[in-house]
Amino acid sequence: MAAKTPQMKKASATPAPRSQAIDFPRPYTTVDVVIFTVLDDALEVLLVQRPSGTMEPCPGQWALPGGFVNVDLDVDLMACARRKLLEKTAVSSPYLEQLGSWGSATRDPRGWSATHAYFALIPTQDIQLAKGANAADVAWFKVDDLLKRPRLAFDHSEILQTAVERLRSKVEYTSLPAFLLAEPFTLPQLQKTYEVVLGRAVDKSGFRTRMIAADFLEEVGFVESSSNRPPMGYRLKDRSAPVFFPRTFSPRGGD
Amino acid sequence: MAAKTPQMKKASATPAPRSQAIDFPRPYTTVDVVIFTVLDDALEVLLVQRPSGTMEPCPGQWALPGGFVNVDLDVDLMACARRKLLEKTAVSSPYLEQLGSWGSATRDPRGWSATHAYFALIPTQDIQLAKGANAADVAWFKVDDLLKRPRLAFDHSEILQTAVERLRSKVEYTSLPAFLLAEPFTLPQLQKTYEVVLGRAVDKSGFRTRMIAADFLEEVGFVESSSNRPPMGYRLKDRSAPVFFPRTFSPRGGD
DNA sequence: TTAATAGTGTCTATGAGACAGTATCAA
DNA sequence: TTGATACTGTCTCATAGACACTATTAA
Repeated sequence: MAAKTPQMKKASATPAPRSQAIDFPRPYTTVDVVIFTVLDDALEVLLVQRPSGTMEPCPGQWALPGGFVNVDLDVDLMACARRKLLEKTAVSSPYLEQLGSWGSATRDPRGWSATHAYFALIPTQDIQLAKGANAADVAWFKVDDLLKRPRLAFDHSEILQTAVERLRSKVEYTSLPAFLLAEPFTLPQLQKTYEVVLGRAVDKSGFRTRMIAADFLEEVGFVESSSNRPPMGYRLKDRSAPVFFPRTFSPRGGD
Repeated sequence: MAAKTPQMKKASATPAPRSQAIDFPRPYTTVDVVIFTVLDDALEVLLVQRPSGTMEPCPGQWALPGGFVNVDLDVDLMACARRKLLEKTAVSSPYLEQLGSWGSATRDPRGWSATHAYFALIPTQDIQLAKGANAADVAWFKVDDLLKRPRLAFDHSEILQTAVERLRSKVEYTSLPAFLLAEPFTLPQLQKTYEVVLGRAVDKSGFRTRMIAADFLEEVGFVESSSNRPPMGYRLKDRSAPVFFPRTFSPRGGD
């Protein structure tokens, strides 16, 4: 384990031996998680309220859940993101994807910092909010509202915007929305989820053809419903990764 | 970015003030750049050889150009990547895109470290290698060879593989290869570049139609050539960003 | 029978792939 | 005229979008 080296020590005027290059001042390293779900026919994101009355920056403001990498607890960045998620939602194995990183001298008033942002998709059913040790409050917010009036702490509004763009973009050609539903789900439910995320209607017949052709769903028996024809229930054949629908620029026969 | 309570503080009975949370051990923060070009009809990547005979890890191995974020020189991560690129190639404004980040307790023997990886596309013509202060040597390598026998320092083979996948994937539906050519370039040259990156032939007629329809090229006069019909020269209308070709899942009329 | 939702059939326009053809230069 | 490369026209077929149709349940 890395010993606690003097982090803010400046490089000496004469070039130090290379083995001491690691004595440069180090930026803070954090991980933030953009946690999405679909609730009440709207895309929502989980935020935590920063504490008031302490020495911490952005008191009282809403922010993405996250925090410093703990070199003792976290074996890698993904594990750190998973820990943050678990602390806030008690969801242990959601869809989790790296979004990007944001680092600069000014994004955190405490000094040069870099955050590794992840985004997660969790089914509404699994939600069970837990107030973290350092979070005054935890709540779901409608993404559309947040995009209209960006008021998050630090550069989190920018991170959120990037996450939404990435999600909306990938939804066009992947099976990602399936990770927003608890299994078993029906094709109409899945279609509704696509429509909520995309913000527009989708043709039913084409949607069904496309989903079946992508061959990532498994029939799991009819689901009872009230007063109509019962729909087929499905689950994912492989929950570890989404499926990509065909792109352009490919030769006729093969892929 | 909610800070946790001081995890590394030894057994203090009363919780320390939150403002001391930043005294946690910090991971190293580095930036690495995957620099691509097309040379001799092959996709190549720039590598630097790590010094031998010092206390640094991976002596003598080839690695991606990169290094520690310098909190005094670099205003943000992108600026740091730009600096690394400039130090090695003297190219100042290439196409530069964030690739992702890799961080873990074990990827660097010196301790917990996180690197922010970028990838750059530069025209062959602009190449002018410069030996950096910390690089015993700098050279271009064929990507296909490196993917077959991954022997790079740290986890750089993994980063390279991700970069190549990202590049090949985006080439299918963007104008990225245009950033690998010096202006003015011709459509046959551009097509060749697409074919080199994709590793397969592309139909001429369809290619031309697609490029013209994307409306990102500007005619700049015929280019002289030897003993045949002179081709039209083009340059990019906007060098700041690539163009995306149409995707699927979109309604008839609009976009 | 009706209401409601699940699911299917079918027509058509678009557009990409394949490939044959024409254009323009130098020798 | 020939060879070489630049560029264009055209046929065809797969498919996505649009929308009307049938299926299956409960009341």
